[in-house]
Formats: sequence, C-alpha cells, structure tokens
Amino acid sequence: MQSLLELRHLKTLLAIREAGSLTRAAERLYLTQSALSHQIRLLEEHYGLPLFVRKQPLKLSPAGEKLVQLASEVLPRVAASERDIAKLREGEAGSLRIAVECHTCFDWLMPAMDTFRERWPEVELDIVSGFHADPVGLIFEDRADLAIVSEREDEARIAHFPLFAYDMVALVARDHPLADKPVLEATDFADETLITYPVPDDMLDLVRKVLRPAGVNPKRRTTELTVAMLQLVASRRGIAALPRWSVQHYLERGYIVAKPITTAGLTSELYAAVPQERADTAYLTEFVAITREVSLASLPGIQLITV
Amino acid sequence: MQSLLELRHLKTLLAIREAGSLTRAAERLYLTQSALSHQIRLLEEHYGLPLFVRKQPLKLSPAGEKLVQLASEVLPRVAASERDIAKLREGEAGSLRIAVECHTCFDWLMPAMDTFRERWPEVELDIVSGFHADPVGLIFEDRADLAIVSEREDEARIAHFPLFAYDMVALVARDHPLADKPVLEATDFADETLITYPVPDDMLDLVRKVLRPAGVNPKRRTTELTVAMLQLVASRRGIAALPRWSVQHYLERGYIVAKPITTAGLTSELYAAVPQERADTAYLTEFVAITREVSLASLPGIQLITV
DNA sequence: CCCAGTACATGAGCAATAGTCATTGCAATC
DNA sequence: GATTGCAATGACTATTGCTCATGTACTGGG
Repeated sequence: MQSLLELRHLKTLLAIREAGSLTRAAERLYLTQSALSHQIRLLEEHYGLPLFVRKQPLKLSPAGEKLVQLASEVLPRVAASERDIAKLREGEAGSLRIAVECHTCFDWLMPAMDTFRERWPEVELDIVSGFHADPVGLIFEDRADLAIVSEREDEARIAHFPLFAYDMVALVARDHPLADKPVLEATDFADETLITYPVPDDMLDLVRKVLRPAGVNPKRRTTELTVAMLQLVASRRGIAALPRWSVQHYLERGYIVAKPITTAGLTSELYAAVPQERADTAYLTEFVAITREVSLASLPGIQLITV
Repeated sequence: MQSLLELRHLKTLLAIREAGSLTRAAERLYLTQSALSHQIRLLEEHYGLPLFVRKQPLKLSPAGEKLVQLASEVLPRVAASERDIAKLREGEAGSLRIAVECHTCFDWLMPAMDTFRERWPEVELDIVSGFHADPVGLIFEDRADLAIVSEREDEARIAHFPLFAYDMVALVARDHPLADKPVLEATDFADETLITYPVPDDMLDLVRKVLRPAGVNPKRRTTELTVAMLQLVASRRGIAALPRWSVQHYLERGYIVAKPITTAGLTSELYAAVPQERADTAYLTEFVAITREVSLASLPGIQLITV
C-alpha cells in the first residue's frame, strides 16, 4: 500500500542496466550482489510483477523498463539540485587546475572535463601545461588544485581518491617473434628496444615494477606521441607497454598485438590527489565522480578500486 | 559524501510546506513530529545549511526552497510511474461507480473525480444516480464499486478506508434568539423547526447522535438543496445542521451564523467502503488517496482520521 | 553430456538507522 | 508572567538494509 520505492532503488536499477549484471552493478555501488538481489526481490514483491527476465544477460521486464526510465529522468534532476545546494554553500566559483603525469590520461580527461564544465560553468578549469615529474608538488606550490597520479603518496596534507585500475599490455609487431608467446616476462625485454614516453623511469610502471626488479635494462627510445610509438612498434623498431584501453582501437585493426606482462599481469592504478583541507569541496569530489563515470563507460577493461 | 537524500525526505519536505508546520505534516504522513524533526536535522547537517528559518510560521531557506522544488517535480513523476506499473499489473480499465449517501459530499467529490479521470482515463467513472438509503447494499448488488459512508459497517466482505472527520454546526438566522448562545444543546432544538435533507433519520447524525438520545423530536421540514435550506434558515423558518466546510462560504458573508452542537461538539466521519477482495486494487486506493488530498487542501477545518 | 565457471537467489544474523516516547526549550499571546 | 503551541533533543526501540555463507540455476567448453 505505502510506497516502498526510494532513490536508492532507482540508483540500483540504473546501475544494473548500465553494468548489465547484478554483480558488476554491486561493485559500482559499493554494495554486495546479495544486497541488490534483496532489493529487487522486495520491489518485485511490492509491485507483484517481475522487473527482470531471469536470463543471462539480465533483461528488463516492461515494469523494470518503466522504473529505469523513471530513474534516468529523476536521478540527474536530483543530482542537479544537490549540486545547486553545494553551490549555495560554497559559492559557484573556484578553480580546478589539473596536473597530469600520465600521457594517455588525456583520452578520458577531455570528455570528463567537458561534462564537468557543463555542471560547474563558473569554475575555472585548466590543465597545468607542460610536463611535470612531480604533480603533487604543484599542489603545494598552489599551481594545481588536483593531480592525477598513479601511486598514493604518504603525505598527510594530501587526500587521495581512487579512480580506477587497469592492465598494462606489451605491444609488439604482428610478425615479431615475441608475438607467439602467450605472456611476456621481464627477460623477454632484455634484447629489445623499449619505446616509452620521455619521463623518469619512476613513472614507468613497467620499468619500476618489472624490469628493474629483474635487473633487466633494455635499449631505450622515447617519443611524446602514442601514435608515433605504435608506428615504431608496428615497424619492428621496438616494443612498448601501454594501458590496454589506450590502444584497444589499434588492436582491433590488427596493426599490432598485445601481450600480458608477466603471468600475474601488470596492473596500474590512478588516483586523484587534492589538498586534504579541500577533500570535501563539492566540485572537486564531483570531478572525481565524473571521471570515474566517464572512464567506466568508455574505457574497456578497467576495474574499480575497492577502497 | 554519499548522498543521504531519499524520496522519504522529499515527501516530508513537501508535506511540511503544504501543512505549514512539522506537527501537521507529521499527521498527514502518519509519523510523529519528532520523526520529521530528526529527518530535517539530518539533512541540514548533511548539506551544512539550514533548510528552514526557525520562526512561526516555519519558512523555507533558499536550500529548502531548492529541495521542495525538486520534490514537487520528482514526486508526481514517481507517482505516475508507480501508477503505470499498477496498470501493467491490473490493466488500464475497470469501473468506478460511486454510491453517495451524503448530499454535501458533492462539494469535494467533483474535483476529486476530475483529478481521478486525468490519471485513470480508461476507468469508467460514474456516480450511481438517485438517492439510496443503503449505499453498501449497492456494492453487494454490483451496482457500485465504492460507497461513501459515514459509519463503518460490521461486515467482513467490505473494507473501509477512512477519509476525514469534520464538525457539524447548527445554523441559525443572525437575528434568531439562539444566535446569542455560545453552544446549542439538544433541548434548544425542541421548539424549532429542523430543516434536513429528505433522508431517513438514521443518516442524520444530529438526530441519531444528539436529538434522539435526548428524546427531543422537533418539527421537521425537508429540502434537497443546500441553498434552499440556508434560505429557509436565513428567513427564520427553521434551523439546520450541516458540516462546517459545506457552509463556510455563506458564513463568511454573514447570511447566517454557525453554532457548535453540544459542548463536546458533533463530529462526523466519512469512509470509503469497497468490496474486501478489491481492497488493494490500485485505482480504488488511489481514488481514496486523491479524495483525501483534495479535501485536505480545499475543505477548511477537517481532520484526518488516525486509523 | 558432464563439469567447471559464473551469476543470481536465499536465509540467518548483525549493524545501521528511522522512528517513538518523554521531556525540554522557545516564542508568542493573553 | 503564566499559558499555550510548536519545535528540538536525547534515550531507547523496532525496523530494515546489508553482509556473509551457502545454495541453485544457467552457459559454454571439452
């Protein structure tokens, strides 16, 4: 009789539709699969109708469709109001200068910034230009408000928000001898030319986590541009290591092939670092949220970091 | 960080705005004043802003305004979706034939029916024509789907939904001797002509609850029309008893004056009676909900019946 | 066809929290 | 300055939403 429906349910429904399964939706919502299962069972009992057709993959019933439709109209509206309230409290304006150490990050950074700009038009949005070895340092110098980094720094004045994790893959030419191996180990790199961005070794996960510990030190070559890097790989001038999502496009066209790095895999993570005292500034936390949404939706094969 | 806001809160906010106070909003929501107070305190802590200006009467702050605005957009949308789902389950169509024993009820019945028609256009809506002494009987004969009655009947096959309660007032001419008494008792009616609708005495609360128990049996006169009744009262041809809300309009113009009946007051109640097995048919329960909303908003001085 | 692998369902138990009750605090009004 | 009408507060309780552990159903590969 009384309505049972809450915004929580709408969030769940939408997450299930987007993720395509209870299990993955649960991850996004930081809940268990069981919690979601209970939630929808309760809704189904309440409405006396199924919300899903229980098949793999889970499909929405007409009633489920109605609720998801509702969710997709209502939730953005609610988010907008909560944003308005944050603006009342903190003011519309502010600055968001982003420091980036990761070359490939621009792939998702641009769309994320676009969405952000729509929602916080008064916030001055910038990427701190030029390359910087120590993006967190820029925060201390007050030249940046937020830094995209690949490791948490042990520094009390900085708060870290996890963005996502992803696998690095080694890239070799199709006709390269290593293309036949299922997995590349550190020693496989010894006699190759490793092509990287021109950054310190500490910022290259492959070197820091795999090659250096194994004492492997291959010949090196650098380039600023990802396409140039792939070009060199394709023409057998060397091999490279990049996030899988950054090269998915090229892999599908068969220019090059990707190989896992070590049997355990080489997983990297990304965090947003902000000054501790600004950790609950609404537009900063929202930038993080947008980043995760955009990335989750557009980058294949990335994982959430469970805090 | 995580959003705390739920539909529950939006319902509360809207109820407070409509009722003008926590206490009355709480009644409508079947909660305590305390519950609402806790709710809004939590919201205020969460947003770090006040939602109300703490004065009598309670006024919304800008942040509160935003949320109420949100509520007034979102909640009707949610209700519409839930209605759609009910239609999926039970079908769009059906019939709602309403039996009424109370003459004045048409005052609120018409606007309620209008709202209902918008939301359930496929349901065949009718008032069972002619006057009927036993509206519940019409349900058994399947000539009505819902009856408006003033007493619960002890009958297992019928479910009763409380609508609202209201005070009956005695109406006398301005220059009538009784106009000076603060309260009329049963004996005051003895030497007057009582003007009523032409219905059995059992359906006249004044007779059933006050006069008959006191053994008072005044002269009688009947008329079908409320205006005619008031005309007779104004010209000192008799006195009448009607719900206060049905004559508020005329009282304000000073044609007649209203007096409480007995010191304890004469309170009447209205219920919607439906067949037990249809007690959770969506369009029937919604008709009840609409009726209460419409009445609460438009009839002065009515009270909710706390089940 | 079986068996692993993956995903959803279910039930018991627990922890968070939304609500009530009883009281206090605060204003406005006579 | 009492009285009345509301809202706020705090302690306690009931509810319920979630997790954990397990069960069961569906899929795809050998």
